[in-house]
Amino acid sequence: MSPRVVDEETLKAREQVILDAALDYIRENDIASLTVDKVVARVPFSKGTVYNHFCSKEDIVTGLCNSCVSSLHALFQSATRFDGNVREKMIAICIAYMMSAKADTTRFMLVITAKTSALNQKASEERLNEHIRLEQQLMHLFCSLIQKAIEDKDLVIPVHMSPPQVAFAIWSMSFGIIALLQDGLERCDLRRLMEVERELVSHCNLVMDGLGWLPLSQDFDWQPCIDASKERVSGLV
Amino acid sequence: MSPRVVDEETLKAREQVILDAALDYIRENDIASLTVDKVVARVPFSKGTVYNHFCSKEDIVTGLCNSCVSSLHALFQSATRFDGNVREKMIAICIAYMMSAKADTTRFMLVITAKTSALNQKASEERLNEHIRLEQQLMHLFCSLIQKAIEDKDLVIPVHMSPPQVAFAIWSMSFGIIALLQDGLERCDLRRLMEVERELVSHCNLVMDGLGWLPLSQDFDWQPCIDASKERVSGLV
DNA sequence: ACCTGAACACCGTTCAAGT
DNA sequence: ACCTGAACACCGTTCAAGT
Repeated sequence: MSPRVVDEETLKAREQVILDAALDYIRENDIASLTVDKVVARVPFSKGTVYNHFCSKEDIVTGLCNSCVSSLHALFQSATRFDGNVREKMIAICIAYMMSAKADTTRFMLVITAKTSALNQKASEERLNEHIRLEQQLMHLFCSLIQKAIEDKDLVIPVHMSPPQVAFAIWSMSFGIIALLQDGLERCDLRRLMEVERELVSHCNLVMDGLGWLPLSQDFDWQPCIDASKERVSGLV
Repeated sequence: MSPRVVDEETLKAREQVILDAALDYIRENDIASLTVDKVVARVPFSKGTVYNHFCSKEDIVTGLCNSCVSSLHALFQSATRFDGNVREKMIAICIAYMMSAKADTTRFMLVITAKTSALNQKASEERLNEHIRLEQQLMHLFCSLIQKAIEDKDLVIPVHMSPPQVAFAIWSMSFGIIALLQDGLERCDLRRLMEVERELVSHCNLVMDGLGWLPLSQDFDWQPCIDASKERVSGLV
């Protein structure tokens, strides 16, 4: 432990000020045109200090991504408290996912950005490890739900699949839908025909029906769960 | 039509030389460090000429993406000629997708890159329209297959879904798996547990089982189709 | 009509000087 | 011990001059 004049809390707070400034800029403009100078201009201290906290521009963006994944985890955790069967809880998570995406497109897209190699190559080791930790946390939440479904006798996973694989099936599918529908380009036929909300719920049901996860989509009225989740999340985000 | 001293073919060839140089650089290094100067250094003409062909660095990368999507379409088209039921043809496409990804990670990741807003914002209108056209072409190929499955009485799509939605379900799922497993970071638990090949086939089957697409995964031996497709594609890519 | 590359504006990163 | 911002190296893009 090295001696510090500036205490940990001030440091942590300043880091947040930098992240907030970067997020504000991206909201008002776009991520492509973000520069360190533009962050510095919105912050009450100098370039050198910003570089004391973040080793590169990409490190700042990765920091933002981590904050988004962390929020997502909190949101998903609260979704699992939906009072119903496990399949409903999973739907509740999907709804939370799409609601948060609708409420804040900027932060939603940031999570996708974290996956691009350009960022991975320039972010600090420390920040990348944090990203991995947060990713595992999210994965663990999914796996716990799947474990519970198995215990409740709602789900028998195929012999060739493990719980993480089932979790990954639902996660990657959601991620894919959002990645492909991320930009609101109206010129594109695909994006005119598809609607994130509808596709997300529908594909989530397809995968769970494919797994034979009870109750099957046609044997249950999911609308109350969907409506309640939308209601609940709209108060949170 | 404006009069030209340099004919169309020379122009087209030179465009390809620029794209090849950029791809070579990315292969040898990485996309994050690509600069126009580095492309110019690998090409027998000047910066100004490069800018005569591409309006920005991002335009060059989008050009590369388009070339990748175009190759993918050709590959998928050849996969649909697999001699079997439509569900097998769909599996054959998935196999072709994963094989091409394994054979050339660089080009595969480029397709994902095209979806990031940083590129969309700086590429030329012309190049983006081309991207949309190629995307539609790919979508159309999927939709034709689904139509054929319906005609063959193998598939009855749910009343709340359209053929493009079913096509999008399979496409976005594949895309999501590849996006999340794209970088070979061994540090990450998720990527240690998952294997693109296995997940892609397995999730593809989950979605199609969920749709009740005949024959269901447990009622048929898919291995011959998988093996034959791998064999066939390995000769192509 | 087309190509060239010097020139310009801007960006990420560093580090000597200051407090 | 920490902060500052001038300085540096580099990058994307343009455009006057040349052929």
